Amino acid sequence: MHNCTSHNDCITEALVRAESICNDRGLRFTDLRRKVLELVWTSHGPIKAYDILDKLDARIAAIKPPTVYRALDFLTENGLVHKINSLNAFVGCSHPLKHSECYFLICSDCGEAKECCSADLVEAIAKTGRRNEFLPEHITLEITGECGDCRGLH
Amino acid sequence: MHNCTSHNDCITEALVRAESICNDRGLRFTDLRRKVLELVWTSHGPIKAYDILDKLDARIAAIKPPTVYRALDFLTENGLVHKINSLNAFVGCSHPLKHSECYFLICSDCGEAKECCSADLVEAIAKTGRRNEFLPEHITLEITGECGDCRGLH
DNA sequence: AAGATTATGTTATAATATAACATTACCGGT
DNA sequence: ACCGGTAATGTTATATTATAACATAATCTT
Ligand SMILES: [Zn+2]
Ligand SMILES: [Zn+2]
Ligand SMILES: [Zn+2]
Ligand SMILES: [Zn+2]
Repeated sequence: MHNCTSHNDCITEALVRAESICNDRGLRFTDLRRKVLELVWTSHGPIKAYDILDKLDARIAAIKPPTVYRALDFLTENGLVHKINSLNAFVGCSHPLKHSECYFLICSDCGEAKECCSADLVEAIAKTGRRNEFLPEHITLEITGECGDCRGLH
Repeated sequence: MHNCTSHNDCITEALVRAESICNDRGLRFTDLRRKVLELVWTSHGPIKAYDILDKLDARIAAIKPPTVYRALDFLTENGLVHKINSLNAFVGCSHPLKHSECYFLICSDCGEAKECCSADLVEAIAKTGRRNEFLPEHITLEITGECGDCRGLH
């Protein structure tokens, strides 16, 4: 489903990156936030808040929903995690720095949610905004369908 | 918030259109489905499932959630209603026939959800799909921000 | 150290959605 | 009109997702 060469490295890198971003911005990358982000990346695909809760519970015990949601809010607000509304799930942002707007290609077969950016899309959306005198603040673009792997293209 | 000249006409037209579409396709436009669609259009903006439930309750009594959700499923599957995932709300489709894909400009101020279509956007999304060997089936595009009216442009 | 601020813990509950099974309405063929 | 199949709705219960409200603890500022 995901084709990173070493998934452990992939998680570690995400955590290091997140820590450095938080430091740069004067944000507190607490233990809890780190653990939640780690779980999001460990899943390496959309993960649900209550699944994070269960996994945290196994490690810490007696974690309650608000704790998880608050950590997810923090991570989402700071661009380290995205919420996928059509799945009620969360996924780590693969490029939290050069981050204009992110889109997702979500395979209904294997569940992969591939994050992508496209200048064309950004421009088309901006144009739609201008044409409608609308000032965009946040964009949710989730494209479900079937990925190449699942259609046997390789 | 909405600028139709006569909101009653607007509702009536939507219902007539829906009935005719259902007839053409051999679908049953039952009383319940009609009432739910009517409530969706009466709100003329995103409305929540449980608000529909409350309003139906006042008219029929003892309506339960599955009843509403089933009607909404029917309407959504047949393109008469769209679900706006980022709001957990439903809105009537303004052009259920010439219906390729619909996008929403959602004003965080006044709550209006303006449906729009854009060839550029469709093409940009198709291109993103091709580039990623991804076969799109359903697109969720919800742009939140501020509409012209709320920014005092008129 | 005192006071302000931010983060987390805790309890309870709100809001959204579906599973599973019973009943009713509708449709087509006889 | 009757039968039998299918589709729609009713009903009960429960699952899933998310937040309000208030208490405590950790951290930062002065
Ligand atoms: Zn991203
Ligand atoms: Zn796939
Ligand atoms: Zn539409
Ligand atoms: Zn507005």
